[in-house]
Amino acid sequence: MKWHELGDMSCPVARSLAILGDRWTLLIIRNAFMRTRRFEDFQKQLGITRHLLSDRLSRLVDKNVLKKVMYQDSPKRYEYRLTEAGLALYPVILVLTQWGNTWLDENGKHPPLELVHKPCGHKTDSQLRCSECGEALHAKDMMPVVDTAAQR
Amino acid sequence: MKWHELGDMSCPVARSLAILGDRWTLLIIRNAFMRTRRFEDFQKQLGITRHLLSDRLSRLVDKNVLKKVMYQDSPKRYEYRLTEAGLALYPVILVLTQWGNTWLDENGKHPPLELVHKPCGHKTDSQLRCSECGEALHAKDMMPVVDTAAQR
DNA sequence: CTCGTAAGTTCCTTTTTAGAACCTAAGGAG
DNA sequence: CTCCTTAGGTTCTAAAAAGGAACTTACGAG
Repeated sequence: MKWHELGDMSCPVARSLAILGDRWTLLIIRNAFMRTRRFEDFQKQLGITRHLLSDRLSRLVDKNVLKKVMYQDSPKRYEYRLTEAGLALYPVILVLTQWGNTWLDENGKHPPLELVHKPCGHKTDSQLRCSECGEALHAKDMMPVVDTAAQR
Repeated sequence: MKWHELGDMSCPVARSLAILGDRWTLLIIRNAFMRTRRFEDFQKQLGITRHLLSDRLSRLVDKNVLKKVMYQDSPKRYEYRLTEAGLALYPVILVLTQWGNTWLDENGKHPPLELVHKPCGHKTDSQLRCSECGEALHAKDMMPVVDTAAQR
């Protein structure tokens, strides 16, 4: 199977990965959440080649994850900002942060990146909870159902 | 920057993506959560080339996300199962599912994949909540802190 | 006129991936 | 015994993607 064919699969994970599933895209989005907006800044911070950065940013704009916003008229300059769909990726960044903190520090050489939840002032470990009953969600408790009735 | 160098970065997202950030790895893990365990089954279900599947499975075993378990003695046959670290990736799969359902159905042609939370019996939209105060987490409320004191 | 800046684009090399064929070890049918 | 099947890979070649460095364009400052 070729990669671009994944975007049409019925599995939402496959569709998500058709956009996000490469070496750089989620790092670009991580930096976007840290308020990086300009081509040069992404390039310097990530060490990505200019070629690839250009390609990935274009794709993210095309897929409505980022939008180009003009910030200077002459010469015209644009910066990249997260759209609503892009902002909705925050949980992805957060769960990857927590997984990396928890499981990828074999030598204990990386200080954990803690996240303070400003409204309550505490260091937080995010938890995925059921929107209906509020309990923490675990793989074994979940049953997938294809909701054909909801298809428009 | 070369890809393998990412594994040593202090950012936990970069370390996570050094393992998970390619076209196939998270799809392999998605299928592992759907109880796929054998080489042939992964290959048929994903349409991945055998070469790449072999490479990715080896890497996941090496990184302690999957483990090889012998299920037949003669000839020796092994299957791949999620380790504790692998099971801890469920939130990643879940948030990618929800993002794909919500944002990647431009033509309304994909029926959403609903998830029923068996303990409460309802279709659920998972929410990320603060472990300390229980409120839903949003990017703008989070402040990263490098906890050097916790470094061993 | 030259320098600097932002946002790319071009060119060439190296690395990965795709796709198909081949290998190995054991078990069973004829 | 010989042939076929199964599971789990490995090998080969061609195509695609990524890396790295230099070049472009459009302006403004000195």
